[in-house]
Amino acid sequence: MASLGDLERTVMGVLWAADGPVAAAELRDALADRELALTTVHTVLSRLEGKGFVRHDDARPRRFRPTATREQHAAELMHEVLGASADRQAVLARFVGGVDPEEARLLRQLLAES
Amino acid sequence: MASLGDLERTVMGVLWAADGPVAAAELRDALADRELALTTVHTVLSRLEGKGFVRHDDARPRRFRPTATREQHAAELMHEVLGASADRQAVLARFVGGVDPEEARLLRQLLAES
DNA sequence: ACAGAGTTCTACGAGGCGTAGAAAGGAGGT
DNA sequence: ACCTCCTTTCTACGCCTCGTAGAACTCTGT
Repeated sequence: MASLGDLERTVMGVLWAADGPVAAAELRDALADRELALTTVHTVLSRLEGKGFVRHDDARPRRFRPTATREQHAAELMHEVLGASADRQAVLARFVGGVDPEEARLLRQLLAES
Repeated sequence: MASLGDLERTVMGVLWAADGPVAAAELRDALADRELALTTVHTVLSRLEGKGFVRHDDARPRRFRPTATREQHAAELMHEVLGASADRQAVLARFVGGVDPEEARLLRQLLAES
């Protein structure tokens, strides 16, 4: 899977936090602390689009939205890491060994339901 | 966490597959298909060392070994992804939703034991 | 048709990574 | 002790990604 640079990740953060499609200018404003030129935002958005992380509609100020939720993305990453291992069982064992009790309980619950 | 390039990952693959420390020349031979110069292998090993992925002893042909097992590394990565999420529960839910039945059983078992 | 905003194209500099030559270091033989 | 050969370290270069943005082009409303 394509990985993200720093600004790219930040932009995804904003898009994921938003509850609807976001225009480039809104993004620039959301990242006002970085004082980005609007074209910079556009470049980053294009690259994210190329990597399949965002799509845009064809309304006139284009509106951008993530192609997956943050949670989908994270879960996919986890599966990817797991899938890349030869010994998936050992990885799962280690993974489970490291979750805190709270999450262990949640996991048990989730697994019981399915 | 530092991420790995292509050759770096390949080298880690060899080191993880080996069951003891490995000398640079052995690595070059293990990757004979890439026809690497020995110095190239050394460069990569240095970088991996800088990133904390390998250590070497001070025997005369230096011998290199990973600082963590492949499984430790993978599990750490998974935790890292999980930890970076705002809504860990949602990520776990999605993650569990995507594991195949075989692994779900294993997970249940692992969680029951703890 | 024109102005102003939005969008795409093009580009550059920094840093990471694959790659390896050149230089330095050490170990064994004579 | 010296030479030779293998090993290790230093230095470097080209490519690619990413942050950054100017320049050029395209709409849309008036």
